[in-house]
Amino acid sequence: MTSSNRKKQPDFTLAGCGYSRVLDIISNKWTGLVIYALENGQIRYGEISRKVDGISKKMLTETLRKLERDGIVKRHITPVVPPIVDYSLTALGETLLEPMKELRQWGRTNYSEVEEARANYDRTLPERG
Amino acid sequence: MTSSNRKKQPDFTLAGCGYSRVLDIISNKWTGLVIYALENGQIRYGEISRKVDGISKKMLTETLRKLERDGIVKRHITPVVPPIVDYSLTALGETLLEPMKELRQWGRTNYSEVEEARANYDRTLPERG
DNA sequence: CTGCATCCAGCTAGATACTG
DNA sequence: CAGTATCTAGCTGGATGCAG
Repeated sequence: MTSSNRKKQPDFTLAGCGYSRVLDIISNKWTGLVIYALENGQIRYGEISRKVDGISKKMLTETLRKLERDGIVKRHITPVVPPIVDYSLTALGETLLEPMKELRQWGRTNYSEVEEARANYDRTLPERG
Repeated sequence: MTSSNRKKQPDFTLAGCGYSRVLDIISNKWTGLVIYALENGQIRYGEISRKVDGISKKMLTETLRKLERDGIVKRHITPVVPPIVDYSLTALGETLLEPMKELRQWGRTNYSEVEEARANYDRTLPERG
């Protein structure tokens, strides 16, 4: 029971909603960031680790494994000592990158507005009730 | 300390990545589904509850509050007894809906391929190490 | 360098019961 | 109808140490 334990299916697979499927793939804390780290092509484990600042080895490995299992990421090992391991997006992964880029762009464009909304909401909170 | 408790910032706000901002908004279990429930315009609390099957009242309310605070969702109360409360997307929410729709579409289009990849990965797992 | 195992604090969300 | 409150099991991810 090490890495072979099969993650239980999350139960938010609402009928017919592709979004839940996508969430199942990209919603955890680091996955999106890791995918972005791969957007410019093949990159080494250590490089990703540096690019996705703050991620632990545990989470990086887990995230990469999951994405590999999902067919989003390819893993290539050069069997030297010490080993060289490169990761890159698969063709499927590339297609996923597109809508994710738009989401990122939305964040860049609209985050200040969200922040304003939050500040405003917090200011006027007492009026609710 | 009811709804006024300020959620602590998640620490995955990696510099300059709009995606982390978006995740901060939509990555939790139900948020995306709730937003989709609003995609056809004004809808009542109970309607959302039925549309997003499986969501508890607690999570629905929390999700709605958060989205309201983020400026994504508008809340409209008709003060009758029993009360009528409608929710709808704000203009900002509508702009967010677009990239989310593409993500959903990606899921619809590619989920079978992901499933295949998973099955295949699980079959060939022993070869790793 | 790349990656796995273990331990654990904290958050998430489900169940349940109560209110205006 | 539309919430609010509480209690808690279980998952998530961080820290640390070991290994090929």
